[in-house]
Amino acid sequence: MTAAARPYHHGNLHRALLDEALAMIEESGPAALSLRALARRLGVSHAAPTHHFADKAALLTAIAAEGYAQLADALEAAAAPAGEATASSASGAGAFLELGVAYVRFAVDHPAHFAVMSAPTLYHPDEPEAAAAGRRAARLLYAGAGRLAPGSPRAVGLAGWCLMHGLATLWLAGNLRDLDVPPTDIARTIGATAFSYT
Amino acid sequence: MTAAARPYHHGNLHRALLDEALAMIEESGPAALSLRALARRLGVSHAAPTHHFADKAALLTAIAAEGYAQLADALEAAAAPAGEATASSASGAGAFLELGVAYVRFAVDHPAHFAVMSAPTLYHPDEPEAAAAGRRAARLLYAGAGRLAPGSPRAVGLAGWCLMHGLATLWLAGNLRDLDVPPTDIARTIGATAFSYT
DNA sequence: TGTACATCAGTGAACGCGCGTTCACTGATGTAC
DNA sequence: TGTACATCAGTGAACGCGCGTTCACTGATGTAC
Repeated sequence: MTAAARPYHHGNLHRALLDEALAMIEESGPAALSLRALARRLGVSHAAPTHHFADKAALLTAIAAEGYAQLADALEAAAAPAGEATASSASGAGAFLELGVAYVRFAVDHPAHFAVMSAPTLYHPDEPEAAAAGRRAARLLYAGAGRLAPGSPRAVGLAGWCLMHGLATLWLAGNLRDLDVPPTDIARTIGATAFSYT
Repeated sequence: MTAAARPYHHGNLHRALLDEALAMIEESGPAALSLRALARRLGVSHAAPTHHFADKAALLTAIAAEGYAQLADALEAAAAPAGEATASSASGAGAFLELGVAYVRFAVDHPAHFAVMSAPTLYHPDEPEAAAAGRRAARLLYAGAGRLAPGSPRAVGLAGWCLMHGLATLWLAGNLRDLDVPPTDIARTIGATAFSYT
């Protein structure tokens, strides 16, 4: 328990930089992130991060790529739940609603990832890995819309995206705090309200 | 045309500060706004703005208040058009859709106001004037929802708000650029798609 | 098993910059008499 | 109509701070032989 001499090498600075950056973004948003403050919080010299990320945009790009991958995973899991046979949400409408709920849950549970993903001017959205993960998430969304409304998957997919993105954004900005209802419950309510053609 | 000696007093620095700040926010977002850069762009000493706004939060609060007032005006105009008798949108659904279209049009036409309004951590949302304007806008929105669905004005109002807020946010972030359709047209499409119970 | 050496990860000092804030000041305006 | 004076709006120098970037360096690791 005595303060052991801090080892020269950090061990896993790459991952630590990402995690601490996420914590800082959660506190003050992606625009306010400073690499020097990040290094300070990790107890590392301020020049150390450049060995892992060339600059702030590179770090945020890694976070965005990770976020899109996690979002796509979450949508995938919502679209094809493990106990599929027992699930009552086999209908197109029910499945599409679950996609929306998963989207909102991801945003609320990973606000820093979501904030970075929503600010494409701060990173490099065309970086291959980030772009591919984003496309995968979009594909899952529109596939769900296609199962609900085979005739107009694009309009329905876009409407669903806007609806849930708006909810997530308003919630995270604190605009819905006085509702005192968990955001995933709100997602079910407004999802059922808007897409009530059974 | 010869450079006249610049007068000591600016004339209307208060308004000029707001307008130039809006232009800068449109370029780089509210978080990146610097009072020194603002003064520089107006050709005024960097200490001059403090005579009009105590600090950055005060300036952004004024912008948010102005934005909410303009949004409320736009919603009011959409709810009660001048040539009411001739308008075909007398039905509750049509009128509610027009509210949504007005919301999106405001966001697209006043991106800087909208960006500030959406970032309540950067200003003082409880400042009386800003808060009152915000309440007026909310009242107009829920009144429109009540005319469409008297039984569930809150759920319908919230769903409409999320839908149009999501569209505006995604559009402004550049996520819908490849659609190549004016955002107000998208608003009509997804509004009709989501709220298709005639 | 042992040694030499290349490579990688992190240090700490230095740089120039833009920021917000403070302060004593000065020029312009408007009002009281 | 004219003067005195309070008030307001803007100046410019100074401060201390945190930032990103660069650089020569050093400690640790892993691999070739």
